[in-house]
Amino acid sequence: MKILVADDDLDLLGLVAYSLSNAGYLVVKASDGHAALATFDAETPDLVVLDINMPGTSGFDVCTAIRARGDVPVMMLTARGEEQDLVKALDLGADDYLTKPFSPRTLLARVKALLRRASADRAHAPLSAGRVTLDLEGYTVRVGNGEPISLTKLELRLMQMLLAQAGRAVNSDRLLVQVWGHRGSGDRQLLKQLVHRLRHKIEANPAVPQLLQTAAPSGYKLVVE
Amino acid sequence: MKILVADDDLDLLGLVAYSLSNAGYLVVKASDGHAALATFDAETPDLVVLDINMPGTSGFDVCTAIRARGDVPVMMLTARGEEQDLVKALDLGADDYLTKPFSPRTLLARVKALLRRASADRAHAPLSAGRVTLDLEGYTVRVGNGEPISLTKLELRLMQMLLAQAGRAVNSDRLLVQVWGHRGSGDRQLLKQLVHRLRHKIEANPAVPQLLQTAAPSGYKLVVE
DNA sequence: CTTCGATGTGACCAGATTGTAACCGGCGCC
DNA sequence: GGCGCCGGTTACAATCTGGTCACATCGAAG
Repeated sequence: MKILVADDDLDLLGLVAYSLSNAGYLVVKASDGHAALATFDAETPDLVVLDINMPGTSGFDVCTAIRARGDVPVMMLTARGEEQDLVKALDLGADDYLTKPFSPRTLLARVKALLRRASADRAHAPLSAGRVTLDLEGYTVRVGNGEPISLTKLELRLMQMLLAQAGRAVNSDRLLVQVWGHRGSGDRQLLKQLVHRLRHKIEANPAVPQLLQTAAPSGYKLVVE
Repeated sequence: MKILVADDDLDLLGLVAYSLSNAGYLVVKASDGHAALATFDAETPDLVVLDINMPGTSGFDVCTAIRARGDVPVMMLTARGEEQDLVKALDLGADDYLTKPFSPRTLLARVKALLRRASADRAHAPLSAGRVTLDLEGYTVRVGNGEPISLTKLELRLMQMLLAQAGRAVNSDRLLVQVWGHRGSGDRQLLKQLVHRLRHKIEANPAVPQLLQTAAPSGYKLVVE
């Protein structure tokens, strides 16, 4: 599990990072909002701990941007008594918050709860639908009773996103953001290629896709069963 | 949205219930743990607000029981400074907690956040009026019991605008701005074409439109019966 | 360093979608 | 009638989009 911690207070940043890595999490740090976003895109963490009060790009801005990219859980850190901030943070889509000062133990419990909830959500959207089964750890798909087909990282991500909405069309822009992060936004060629490559792996006849179908206009869908 | 509130402190129960129903939620109340569980089963609420300290069946027990039944979001209420309780509650699968005393506004914000998270990908409600149904994501219309007809982006936009005012005439200039933005403003030919193309898709006899009718002196309307 | 798979980038084609222009016919009006 | 306005229609051009190919780049493994 990878956790991104962003705080401009280096003492606190260090403390939080220490507590978390001590508990077995992989921690990446950022000391301002801009760096936090860059690191987020580069590292794709499973959870983000975010201080609200940061110079430049504030925690609010970072939270908004992260929400636009997906549903990674976000925990906000705030000074005591800033109830306005809390309300705003939660409205922006933060999942939880902690009021400073807080004990490492509380932090760990909340982080654990958030991660469990996130993984429960993921389990809620099962990794198989109809005759398509995705093995996230083995990087493979199985279609019907066929042999498992090994996928690359990006192919797996794409399948995962499509599978989560199996049968329904998913917008290209959304796929771009979900698979590549904000970098890919707007670049349809990336998606075009990935779909092409994926079809050659999983379709009996890639020219007439049965599974990974194009959904006019500007989207794809996974047809299961 | 239905919310179950369980608390043995009747004042607080009333206050919470009042705040929530004031915000438009449907509230069901329970004043002890046992009643909470019974009500939960009877009412199948979308969210549960649960006081930890209740005589008999405690909030912990209720939470555990609810978790066994499904993944309805649970918010726990606890007295200040009972950090042990928090940790335990979150470990039992509670999704969030509030420390008493709390302001109604905070409560609302947190409830809102939980509900949003829970229903992140619900709300696929297709837009419909009379015998016309528009599927915004699938880019299709259905007229009566006919086959879904696939639409292009602009056609969908136009249908959406007309459907929103179903039965009433909509001014051409307004449609132009709504479909094309300010670029299209003033260019009647654009709209003329689009209407023409749309009629050929959805009308049995495009020369005698039954659905997408011309409305004098300068507009169109969708007749849905 | 070389090799290889994975990924990014640019180019091209075909078909769908959309924009533009021209023409037709009805209508009210002077 | 002649005129202009309006909406409908036809035809065609411009643009967009997705599929495909070829090749560049990158990073890990050998």
